[in-house]
Amino acid sequence: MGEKSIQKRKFILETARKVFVEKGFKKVTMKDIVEACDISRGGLYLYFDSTSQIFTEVMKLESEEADDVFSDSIAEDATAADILVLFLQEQKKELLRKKDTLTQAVYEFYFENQPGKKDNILKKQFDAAVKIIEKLIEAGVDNGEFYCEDCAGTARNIMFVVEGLKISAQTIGITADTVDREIVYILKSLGVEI
Amino acid sequence: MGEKSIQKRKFILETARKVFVEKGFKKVTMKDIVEACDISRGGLYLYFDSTSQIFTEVMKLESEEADDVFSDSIAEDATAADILVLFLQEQKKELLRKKDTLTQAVYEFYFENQPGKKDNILKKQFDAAVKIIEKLIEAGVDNGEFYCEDCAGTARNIMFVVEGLKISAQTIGITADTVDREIVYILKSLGVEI
Amino acid sequence: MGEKSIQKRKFILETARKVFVEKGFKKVTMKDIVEACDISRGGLYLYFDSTSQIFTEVMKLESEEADDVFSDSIAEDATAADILVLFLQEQKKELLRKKDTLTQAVYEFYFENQPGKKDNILKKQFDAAVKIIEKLIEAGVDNGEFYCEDCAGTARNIMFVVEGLKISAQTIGITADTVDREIVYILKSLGVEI
Amino acid sequence: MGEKSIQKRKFILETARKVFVEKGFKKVTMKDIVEACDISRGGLYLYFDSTSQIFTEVMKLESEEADDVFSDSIAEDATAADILVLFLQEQKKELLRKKDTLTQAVYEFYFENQPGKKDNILKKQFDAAVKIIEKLIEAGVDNGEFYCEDCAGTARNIMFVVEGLKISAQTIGITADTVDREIVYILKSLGVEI
DNA sequence: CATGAATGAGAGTTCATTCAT
DNA sequence: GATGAATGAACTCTCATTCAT
Repeated sequence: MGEKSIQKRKFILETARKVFVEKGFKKVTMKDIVEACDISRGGLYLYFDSTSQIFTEVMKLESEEADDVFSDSIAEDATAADILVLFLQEQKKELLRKKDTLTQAVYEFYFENQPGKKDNILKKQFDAAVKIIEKLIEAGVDNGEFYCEDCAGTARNIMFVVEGLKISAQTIGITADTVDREIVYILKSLGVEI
Repeated sequence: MGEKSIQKRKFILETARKVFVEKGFKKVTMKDIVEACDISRGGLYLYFDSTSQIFTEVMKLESEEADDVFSDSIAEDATAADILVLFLQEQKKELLRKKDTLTQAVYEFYFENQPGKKDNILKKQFDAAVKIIEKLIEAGVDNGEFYCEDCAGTARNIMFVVEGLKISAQTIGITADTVDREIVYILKSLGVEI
Repeated sequence: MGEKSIQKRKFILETARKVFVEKGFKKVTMKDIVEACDISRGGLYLYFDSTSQIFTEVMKLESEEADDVFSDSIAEDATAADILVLFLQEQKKELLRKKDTLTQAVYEFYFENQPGKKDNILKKQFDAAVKIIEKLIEAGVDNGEFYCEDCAGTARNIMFVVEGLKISAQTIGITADTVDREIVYILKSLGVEI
Repeated sequence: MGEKSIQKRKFILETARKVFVEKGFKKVTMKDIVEACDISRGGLYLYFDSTSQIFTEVMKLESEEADDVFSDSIAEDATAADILVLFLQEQKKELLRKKDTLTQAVYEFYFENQPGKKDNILKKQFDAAVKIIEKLIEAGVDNGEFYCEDCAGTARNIMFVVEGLKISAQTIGITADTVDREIVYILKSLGVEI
């Protein structure tokens, strides 16, 4: 596969991403992607075999980029609390955008695709996030910002709240206020007064 | 609509429920339901117009019955903590069953159907659950079982954790242990030592 | 399936037969049959799942009818030689028609479908024909019409010649003369002078 | 066309042959051949326009080589009967191999390609074989090995039996025994006792 | 009320064939 | 000569939905 093909491959994934953002996962057909990319039916099949394959690749790209974005926005002299708040604000922004996210598509995808936990990207991301938050809290506890008996437990709990907020945003709908209240609740439980 | 019709309607809904449990929402076709009910294609259309309509009705039935079940299992002399634990255990049982629940179908349904928050059953259920838990916590605080500064906030937080666990069960998969740890975490935050 | 359905089923098979006669087996698509029958795409699928299934059923019908036709044309006072000649003439007629026969389609079908010899209709027909010819020859030997040392062997040999003529008609092309010469050759080998 | 081109042409034909042996004629696509040869799609079109053309050339090669093989295996002092048996054994070997032969592909090809009998290779081969067998029988008659009234007729008959066995091998399936019985039958009819 | 045959739009997929490089 | 990306037609199969009975 030449350089050009790689470009086109990437173009397809980026275009497909928009389609998934707009329609979720299940409703998207190969035809939808073909039309969005303005290529021929057969052309798409040269690169990908199914919407599942395309979606998996889109997710890979997504997670690579996501890491970068987050690391980039951490200031040099940020405190643990700063970083935690930044992380939660990031989540908030994403879940409130709602109609500009892959979230729904990701959920739909995993509803029907749960290949043994081994290559479940979502699980990896979740576990990785828990680990990062745990480290963060530990650091915060060390320098007296946070108070916390069970850092691992708290980290996990925070992530389940985040997940709860995310799915709620997609189903029952939530407001910025609701998210803020949860953020405050979390910080308070860490002994941070605002 | 005669008595017989009402019976048939109910029969269809109960049978359709099984189909939704098994296949989620989106994948279910009118044909699936027709076949599961062993009625004629046209026959189904006499009662319902679409899978969405059927699913909405199934959810209504579901929520009515759910309330009953929960109230029934509360002992006369139960303490607030008992009831809260009972509620959480109930949730745990449901989310671990996973392949015997409407959960996934419900999520899928709301992914594409969010009629103004007015008649969003899911939201009503969520809000109702928050209210109940709030009352429960208040009662517990009153009789010294719980310690809690912001009962409403805690109730909301608990429900978001529950939602987080539910969606995680459907996507990344979780174990009984994970749920137990969250339950313990919640109780601890209410000052209950186990 | 009601009476009407049975009629339609039969209608489809008869129409499909014409298509197979014209195009062989492999080249025929469900679409071809749909168009020949002037029914809808989905309509055909109500009755049959694939061209293979349709073809199998066409062959069944065919073999039922074939038996009848042959028995009908045997005169009361026919001699063994008469009947043998009649049989061979029947084959000749069929193989010379060529473009009005299922022969080619049958061959194509068996090229890719050889389910264990159990339900190989073609084999059954072949074996049955051998048996009949054997009986015929034995009868002829008994009444002095034929001379033959190994009736079973001769019967088998005749059928292989018939098969050879049939496939040759489809591939290299043969004339009436060629067939006649073979018929004479067969009769001579049975001691019949013409 | 340079030397290199000629080599490549030959390479394609030899590779394509394997594909035809494996899949017959109709099922083979240009894509199949491209992949088997591991050349580019466009590349194949530089040499050949269609599977039909390729197949025709494959058959030409085949028939040239076949002649050589047969002549080579005839011993210096072989009798007419020896040679005839050798020929029939050769046919037997080929038709029992079945899944290692072009037979099926050849039949399929002629089912849809019968360019005026002029350049029908199959017919030429058939006629040539008849001639050879005829000469052979005549030779055998001359030196007293065979008894035969109509050498040409017998030769033709033998070839039709061979054709019958070949097509039967592809459709109803036959055993080595069946072929042996036919060989014995043929020899007996020539007055050869075994 | 109930049936189930019938329709036709639309999704997935594969290939022969072309053409810019 | 050779490549392989690209196209678009053609085929299979499935359903929501209608309608005569």
